[in-house]
Amino acid sequence: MPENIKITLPDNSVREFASGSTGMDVAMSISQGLARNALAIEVNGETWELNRPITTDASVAILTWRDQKGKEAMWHSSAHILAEALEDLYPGIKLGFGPPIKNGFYYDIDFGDHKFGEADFKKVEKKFLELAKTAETFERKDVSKEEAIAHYKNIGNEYKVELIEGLEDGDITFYHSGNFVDLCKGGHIPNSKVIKAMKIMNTAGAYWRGDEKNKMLTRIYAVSFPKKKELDEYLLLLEEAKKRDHRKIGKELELFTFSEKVGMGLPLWLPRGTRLRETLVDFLKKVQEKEGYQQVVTPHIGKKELYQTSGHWEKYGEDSFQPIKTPSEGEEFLLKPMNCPHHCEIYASRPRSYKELPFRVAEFGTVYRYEQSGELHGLTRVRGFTQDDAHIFCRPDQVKEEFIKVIDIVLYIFKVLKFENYKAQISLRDPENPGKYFGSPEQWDAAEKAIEEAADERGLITVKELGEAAFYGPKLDFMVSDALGREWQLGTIQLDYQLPDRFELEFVGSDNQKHRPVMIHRAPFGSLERFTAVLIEHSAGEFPLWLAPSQAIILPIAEKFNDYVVDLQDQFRDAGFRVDVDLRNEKVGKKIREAEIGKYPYMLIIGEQEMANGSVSVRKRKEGDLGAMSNDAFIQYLKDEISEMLA
RNA sequence: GGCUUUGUAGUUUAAUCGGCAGAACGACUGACUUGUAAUCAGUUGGUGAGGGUUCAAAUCCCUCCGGAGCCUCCA
Repeated sequence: MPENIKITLPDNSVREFASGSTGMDVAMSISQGLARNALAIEVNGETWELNRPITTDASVAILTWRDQKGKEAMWHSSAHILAEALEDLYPGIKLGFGPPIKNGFYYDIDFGDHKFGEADFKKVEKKFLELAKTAETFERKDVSKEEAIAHYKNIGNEYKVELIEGLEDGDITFYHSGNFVDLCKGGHIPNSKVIKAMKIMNTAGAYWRGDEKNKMLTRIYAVSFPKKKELDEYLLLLEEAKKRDHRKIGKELELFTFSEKVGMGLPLWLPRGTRLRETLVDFLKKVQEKEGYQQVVTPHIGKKELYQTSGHWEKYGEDSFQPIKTPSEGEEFLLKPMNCPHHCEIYASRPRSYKELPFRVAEFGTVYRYEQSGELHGLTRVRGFTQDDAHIFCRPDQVKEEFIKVIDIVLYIFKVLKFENYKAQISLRDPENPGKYFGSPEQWDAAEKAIEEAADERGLITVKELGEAAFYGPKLDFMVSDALGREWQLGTIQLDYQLPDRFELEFVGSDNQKHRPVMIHRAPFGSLERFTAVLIEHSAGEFPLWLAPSQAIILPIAEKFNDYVVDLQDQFRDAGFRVDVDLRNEKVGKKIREAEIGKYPYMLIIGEQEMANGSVSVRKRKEGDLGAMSNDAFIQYLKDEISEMLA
């Protein structure tokens, strides 16, 4: 007599089922429609096939194409079919990993001597769809470790053997679909025929198990969909996203450029980009002044000994730009890869009293880091960049309060710029690799706890990532995605008990004894380069009025108004606005078109009338003609709009 | 750094099998003197660099220098 099991649904209602009931049974009991659309079932957080018997009480959720996990079930199954197609077309290949990802799936393959490239895509896609159409089901089968290893030794796949060796006996399952067998822990759709469209997106080299020392396999990235139309829509979406690429817009709007002669990863900020950047700098400086920061300036190089003291030389010396030498004395200097050691020496320049802490030193500090050539990426990953850096030296009892104040600055910036989808990440040490870090476990515990408390206090929803800490301390990082969904770390707040030690920093306490300060490293933008890149992708180059490199452009309708228009430009400049003029001998329609493409927030059309009454005909970006207003009224209009944005 | 892929004028791009590098926009010159998303005409300018194969190379091969995607890395 089978016992009944209690199944908890997502709305927290509980239903009883006979033990051994399946996901399909659960779906059917809810509705026919749901059963028809069901792809898989989530059982206690794991994705299961709909035909897998459930024998214990469980919390479940039926997964459809509308759930990310439902998509992943389909993509996971698609990875199997892709592998089957590949084995069919290229006998003798060896399979590695083949998981679903955020947007599709991939399979890592050792193709032996065959060079798998774009020429192969069509053939594989065709085979894939043929196989999918045959309505393959995914059958789960328990295998012993011994059997599993024997199977893969037999077909000569050392990768899977290696994977299985790391698994527990009794915990190993194979999935059969059609003529294909794969080591797999499951999470499949019931039937391959629901997959109606598949496209191979690209290939890439990927080290086996992500280790640089291992062999490089060919990773095939692909997506699949239940409808052909959805694939088309997805491809369209990707194309739209590519239009927001900061590298494209940066070129179009003449914000920045790179030069092969100057060197890769070394951005050159053009005049318009520089205006944007300096506006950001001024904005943050104002915020920081209010918060009690003091600006400093330090040189771009420092003696090698400085970095030996800080520990950076030991950690990164080999993989950084190598020291430059003085010609006569042979002294060695490093291009500064960070500003903290310089700021430590500013702190140490005279004795400090507890009364002057927190001491907050800020610098828009340009640093140079050797990044592997393959890592460089537009403005988001470069070899020379400017951090909106500051270091807060404070008493241990001030840490939490100071940390929270920095969080508030980051959140204010995100609010003003409408970065709503950021992720707050607490970056902790890697417990399996303690040798990577300086300092005692006790200090690390304290630091990690302080960050968690500060984040809690501000109600931040955080994710914790092990192994992402800096070598000197844990961090709170703010991640924002670019147009294509790649996450970039922008703001960072880091807690550090190590550098004050290494630089022997001190303050005199109220007890007249010497104490060691704590250091907070923080950069709300992260770097101006990366921040600008993400800002461009978020705004598609349509910067808010206060930030726009040029806030308005004046368009005379004929050359005879040019002199007047230049005077008018001066008037607006005197009022504090960045205003361009278009004095070309072109029709106003063309000037408007190009100003729209140039993403000017406002266009001011000037002709006989406007010159006569001291007015401007205002046209707003993307909205069109706003009608005429007096010059003064327009200035006030701009001021009002800006103060509303920064409120 | 690695794998794959890619490099045509300032920009976007065309060139069937290896067979005269062609256009648009821009820039320059001139005409027109303009009222809310492209006025007309002319001129200018190019195969990333170097080597090889070939009667002939943008096209095939090699080296180097860039770009893109991913892997690794990221103080």
